Amino acid sequence: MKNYDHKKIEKKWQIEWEKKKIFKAIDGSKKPKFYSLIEFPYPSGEGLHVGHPRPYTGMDIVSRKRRMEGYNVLFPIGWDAFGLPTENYAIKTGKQPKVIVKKNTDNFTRQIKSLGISFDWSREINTTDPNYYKWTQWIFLQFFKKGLAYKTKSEINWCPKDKIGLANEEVVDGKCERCGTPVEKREKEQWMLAITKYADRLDKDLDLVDFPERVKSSQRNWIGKSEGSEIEFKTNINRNIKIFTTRADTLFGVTYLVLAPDHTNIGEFLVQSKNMAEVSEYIRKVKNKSDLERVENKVKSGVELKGIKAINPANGEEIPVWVADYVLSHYGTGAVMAVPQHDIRDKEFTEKYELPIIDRPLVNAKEITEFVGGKMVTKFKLRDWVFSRQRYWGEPIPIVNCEKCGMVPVPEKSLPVKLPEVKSYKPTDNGESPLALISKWVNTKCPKCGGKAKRETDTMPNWAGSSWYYLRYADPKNKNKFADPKKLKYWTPVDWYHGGMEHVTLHLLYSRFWHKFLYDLKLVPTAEPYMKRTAHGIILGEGGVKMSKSLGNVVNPDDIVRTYGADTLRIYEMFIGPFQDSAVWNTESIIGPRRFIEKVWRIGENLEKNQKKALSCSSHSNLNVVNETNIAYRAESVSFGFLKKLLHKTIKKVSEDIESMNFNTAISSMMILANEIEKNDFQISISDFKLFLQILSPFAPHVTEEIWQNLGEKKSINLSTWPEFDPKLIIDSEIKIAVQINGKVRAEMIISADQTEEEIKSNVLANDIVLKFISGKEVKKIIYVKHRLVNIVV
RNA sequence: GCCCGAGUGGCGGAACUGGUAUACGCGCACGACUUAAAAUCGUGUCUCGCAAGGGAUGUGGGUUCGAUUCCCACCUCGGGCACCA
Repeated sequence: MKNYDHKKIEKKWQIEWEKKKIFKAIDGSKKPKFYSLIEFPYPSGEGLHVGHPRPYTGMDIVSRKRRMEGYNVLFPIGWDAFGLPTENYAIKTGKQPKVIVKKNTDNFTRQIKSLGISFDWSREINTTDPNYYKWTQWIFLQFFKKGLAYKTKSEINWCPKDKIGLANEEVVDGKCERCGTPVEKREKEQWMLAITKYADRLDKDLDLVDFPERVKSSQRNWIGKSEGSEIEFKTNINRNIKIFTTRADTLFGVTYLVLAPDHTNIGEFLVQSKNMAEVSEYIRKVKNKSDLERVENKVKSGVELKGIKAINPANGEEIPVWVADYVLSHYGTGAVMAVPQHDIRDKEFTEKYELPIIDRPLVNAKEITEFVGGKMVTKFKLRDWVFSRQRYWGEPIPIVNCEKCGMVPVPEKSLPVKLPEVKSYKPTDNGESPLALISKWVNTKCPKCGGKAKRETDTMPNWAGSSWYYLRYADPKNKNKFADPKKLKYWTPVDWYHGGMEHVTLHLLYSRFWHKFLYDLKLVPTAEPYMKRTAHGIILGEGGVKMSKSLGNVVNPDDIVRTYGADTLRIYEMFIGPFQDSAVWNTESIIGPRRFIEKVWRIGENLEKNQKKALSCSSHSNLNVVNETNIAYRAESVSFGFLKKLLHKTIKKVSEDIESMNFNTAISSMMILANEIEKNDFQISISDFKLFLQILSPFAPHVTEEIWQNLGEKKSINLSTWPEFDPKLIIDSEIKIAVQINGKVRAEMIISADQTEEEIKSNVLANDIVLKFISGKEVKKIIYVKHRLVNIVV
């Protein structure tokens, strides 16, 4: 008798599957395709964390099931390897980023392979590979050619510690998302991507896809669509003020107007005001405020532009004009009408400066807008995407600055613009990329006129490479195109994209934006990249706190795989709680899934033993004959019929639960089945047990493959067909129902499925316990819920 | 402040569309096997009560024959957004 040796078994099948290319996605196969995708990891130096296997195993279960259902499955993996941690490590150690990346991806590869995830490794990609980022640069140039990538001098969020410009999305509470340093403002020439041009479609097309509501709402929230009116107010200085409001219906209640301190026309109002010195001092003070100060201190401040009056177009009343920093210049028109009666911000401001409040009737917003000559407009909170970083470890922006020709795109044949090797990766204090110091690389010829020119030294943000990687998987080695249109047509869109909640606003929005842009260029076949998106919660350390190096509570999956095996780890991570919620790691509980696997192993051993016994007693050597003999013999046993029924119910439950990602309840139902098989003295046929192995195989692929082949199968369990339940077997002929009196359970009864309601009711009324409870009382009503319960109301 | 999500044994959690709350797993206790231990198997494990029976799904109310599930108010925790007019 062999013991369950997870180390031997897991290694053996991982090698075997790889050798036989079981998980290879076949281009243009006649089978229906299924593209399942997980967010590709950032290969950090710390290696895999127990949080990684959860999404991978979840999608692996779906992918393995799809293969067994007859789909040609694309389930790829790659590395999102540009980024700050690697660069910072390079600065510290002086090692080349690409060397660090190689080491980290090798480690990640070893770790992921030890988990038995059915990735198609032949399609592995890496965003830092010049053959990959050539196409990231190429797509950037398409944006540039369409005028959607542009350079502008703008105030950017500057992290003084990381020495890097941040996108708005990377600033959290006025601090750098990565290091927590308060963000400063700096004026800098920046590359921008015009995502706002796609705002409306990014919002509207969410209707086309199957994303969870919480994902859709956070995207919608971020895009921030709102409909309102633009209305012009005349002033006494012959210069109108255009405001944006969603509450034109309150126009009669306006008591003053407010301009943002950095309003485009602020200068004209300033010079004509009677308190110019006071106003310019206020504006200067506000400009120096950091984002953090703005966010932390929400007490409103402002100053009146004395001598300037605006006219309310609705009633001709004269109202004052203020400058206040509670109004944002970048949203709407940078000016608002204040209605303290209906807006808490205006109310707070009014109270602070003791301004009047007037009470006026509301009117129809659309009618009043038309009446005063305004127009209905749609505005978005979404702002254009700051696309430059002053860093080394990113894709160089493929632009050459020529004195004569201006900004010239690098011709396609000269792509990729490769990162040069440098001595120091340290960013400079003046806000320039370290690339700017490499004059040999910077100084070049203009591709247009051949004259002296300089390369753009900014690099792209981390989000660039991950905005289109799912397309490259369709054709990862293509040298002439980012992917062959035929292959894109076959594989895309992604059928099911699974990832973390932390990426549902930024990454998901950015990649949808790139995809839509490529769709407009007719380079991809669908308007949306991902048909279905799901998200999981994170794994927390013991005690419900975040796992971190500083707390010393990080669990390394290598240790778990070594001690308990990959199958146990997989089942544990799927069993730990609802997949979409966060879960608390508890090493003590891992033993449960391990025991379950050992139990399945024991069942396999017992059946194998019986098979051999039968074989030696029998003159037949054909296994199938032996199985049939077993069935004939066992058919007489009551347990045998019971287990067969339970098996089919379990097949149904597991099949459904995988689709809804209720992996924990799927495992629970398989545990129940295994418990019952053992309790009922293994009264299950080998062919039925094999069905059980099949539905368990996506969860625990190694041990099930081993038992499967020990029981005489020659082909991989991965190549078998997903079992279907027999509808006849999931119906019970006898059902236990509850008997309630006034809603309280008093007894149980066994009924047969074909009994009529009348029969059941009269049986219930004859029941001893029931008689005891209803004696001397009047039966008012009897409620029967089919195959559930009878409730007697007295 | 606003918008989501959640609150069930010692712990992780289950419960279909309003229909037997606490499945499954961990832990714990006892028993079997063993020279012994581990492993495994069996039994028990919400709570009060000797029992009959009563009480429990964050709190208080409501609808209903019947509520973890629906409605109202409140409390707590987690996540997102945060001066967007």
